[in-house]
Amino acid sequence: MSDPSLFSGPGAPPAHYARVAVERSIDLADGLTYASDEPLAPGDAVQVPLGRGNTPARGIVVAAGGEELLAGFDPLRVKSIAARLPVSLTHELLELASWLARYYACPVGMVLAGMLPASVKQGVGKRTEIRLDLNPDRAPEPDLASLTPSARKAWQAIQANPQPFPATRPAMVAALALPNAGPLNRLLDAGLLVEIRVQTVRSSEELWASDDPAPPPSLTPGQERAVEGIASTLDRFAVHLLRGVTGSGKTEVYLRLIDRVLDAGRSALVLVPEIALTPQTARRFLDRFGPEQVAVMHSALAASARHRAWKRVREGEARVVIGPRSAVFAPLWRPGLIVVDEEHDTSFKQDRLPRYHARDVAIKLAQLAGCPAVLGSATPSLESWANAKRGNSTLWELPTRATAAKMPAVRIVDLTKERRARAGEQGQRLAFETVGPTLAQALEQELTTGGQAMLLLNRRGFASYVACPDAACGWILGCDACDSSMVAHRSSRTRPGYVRCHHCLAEKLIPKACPVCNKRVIELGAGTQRVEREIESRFGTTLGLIEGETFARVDADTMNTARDYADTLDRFARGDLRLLLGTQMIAKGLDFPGVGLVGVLNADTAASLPDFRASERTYQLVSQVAGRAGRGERPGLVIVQTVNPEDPALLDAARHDHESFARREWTTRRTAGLPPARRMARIVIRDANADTARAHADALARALRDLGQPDRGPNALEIIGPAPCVIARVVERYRFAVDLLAPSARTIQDAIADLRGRGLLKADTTTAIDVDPVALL
DNA sequence: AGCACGCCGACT
DNA sequence: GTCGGCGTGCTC
Repeated sequence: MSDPSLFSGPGAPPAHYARVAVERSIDLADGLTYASDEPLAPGDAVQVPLGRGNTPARGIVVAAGGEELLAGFDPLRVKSIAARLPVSLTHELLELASWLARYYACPVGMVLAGMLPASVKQGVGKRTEIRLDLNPDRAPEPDLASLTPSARKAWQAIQANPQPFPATRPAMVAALALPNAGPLNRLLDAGLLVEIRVQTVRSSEELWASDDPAPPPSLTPGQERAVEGIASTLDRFAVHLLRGVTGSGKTEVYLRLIDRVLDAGRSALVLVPEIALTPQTARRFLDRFGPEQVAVMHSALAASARHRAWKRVREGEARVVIGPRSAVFAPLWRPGLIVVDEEHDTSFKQDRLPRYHARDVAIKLAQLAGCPAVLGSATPSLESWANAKRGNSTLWELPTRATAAKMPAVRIVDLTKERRARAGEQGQRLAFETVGPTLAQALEQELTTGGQAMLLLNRRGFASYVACPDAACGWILGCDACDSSMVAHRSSRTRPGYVRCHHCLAEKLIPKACPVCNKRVIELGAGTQRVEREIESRFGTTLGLIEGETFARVDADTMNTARDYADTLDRFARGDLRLLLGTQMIAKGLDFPGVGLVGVLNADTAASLPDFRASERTYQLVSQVAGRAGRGERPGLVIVQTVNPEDPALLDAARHDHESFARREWTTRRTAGLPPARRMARIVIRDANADTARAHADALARALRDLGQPDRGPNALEIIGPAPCVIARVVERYRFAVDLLAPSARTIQDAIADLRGRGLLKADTTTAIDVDPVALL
């Protein structure tokens, strides 16, 4: 037992070394080795000199120790750590990071960089608060006579009410009803009080529970079974799939489980889709567990509030964390339960580096922490459904709504038939209408009897295309920088429109005439903006629908901030708004008892995408939006307009039959060898030059195929492509994709690791590696 | 990812 | 003759 400090006098070699994962795209799993004069621990955030210019770079210590860390490295090249930052990651997060780096083929430093919110790293809102406290060393019999009269009065007030200590000057002035801080300063001078400095994070945003929270409802038999079943695994890793129809009370199951986790002295994490984290959602957790125990990690939170929430979690003060995708990296103190609500939601997949899926990361985290993960959804992803069937997780069912409400009736309406019937009636070509007669009639019925309605259209803008009316010409207005058509928008009612590319956000004015044959252009396809205008002109007077007053359009163009969105939902909840027209933004998780009618204007937009999950998207979208109807006492009606009324995915959604949908879709995927029957990774090569992109993609595919040669057995790796991406050019870059498919994730991991290890593959600006991709565009 | 070092065109 | 284009390769 020798004390290392005895040997480390001036000039002695430093006793401590650390491996640091630097916030750069350096593809070294073990980090860079630095010397340190103080001992460090894995997880500590540090600042280190990097490169020839010794530019300061942030990093996280991944290993700490003595000289053994120098093995095989020139000691003269080792630099010293510049500073230690007042932040550290938990050991679970460190392990999680190294798993993420391997699984998603991303440098560890970048993974770790993404785990700490920027506000935490920069210390936004951090301040040293000066508080006053009773001086513990004060004289037992203070000389009160030497004090000014006001200070003496203040001291007497303190004796009578010593409760507020320690507190800031303004807080004490208020608590003791003093005119100002002068008397306190006198007491300080007299040695009766002392100043103490406390590090705090200031934040103006506070969360409040309801004034009068509803008592916890009693559980249905289904909820009871799920709670007891899942609770029996609270002491170990297990995955549970909670499949419950919309309104079946999945949240109550989470709340009951969290109660038990807190009782056991552990923490709980609840992940929700990006858009679902409305104040209403957060409030249920705040009401049940109290604002001091809950941390909301909202992406719209101000930087200081984010920092504060992170700190409260890190210090074990907040034991219930609720947030979107990125909250999976919250520094939980002793995780005891991880919940992923609406687990099928695609916003859990991050589309930039690291390209992780929060649901899958959550399961890995549960495994590392030795606690259960609960995946909840009315329409589970085929991946999660297949895992339950394989026995990797336990399925719990909530087949009925928790309240007396019945599931809504769903009517599928054939758009082609409706148009033909109306054309026959009027004997001529009709004006473009997106609300068909069946839906129009239902809307009138609903609104005149005091109900509310929601209309869903999965397209923003005014018109989907600007085109030449002559089919023989076939000109469509496209983006100059991308291989995609531009979407027409209207800036105001009177001004002419402009078009925007939804990929690169370029804009231009709509030309009057076709540049090829000079005919006057037409605008095809409807977006929410056009429907808004149609509703005003058709129902403005008859049903009193006026945009902004009695109905609102909810899409990415009108909802600029989270505040806009929350305000609009509040107005709808109060009944000021009678109708919401919107994109997917209104399809998810909203609970408004007054909504009797939901209309899907065009169920085919998702189905027409060139993606093997198109059918699953259609099923989920229609089921989810249908779940918004009839949550109160009145029965709900859902009208789905489509040109494919026989589509089995729609029929399953209409019957609320997930099992039927999943079985059929599984057969299709298995036959085609697609996920989840096999695992997949996609590598996309981008380059300004199409030939260069193609050549790089070819070389990559060849290297991958060479790997695949030795194993032609059941674990064989199949390489597909390269093929141009569906949108072959985005922002002036040509894109080619190489797909990897294999029966096990391991086979794909090994192939990627092999190429990465030989320097043939790395994630950078020209190469995107997407493991378990969810969108193939 | 940054950032420095490298080898080829239009300027004082 | 030099300033500077961004191609390539390294970072303890």
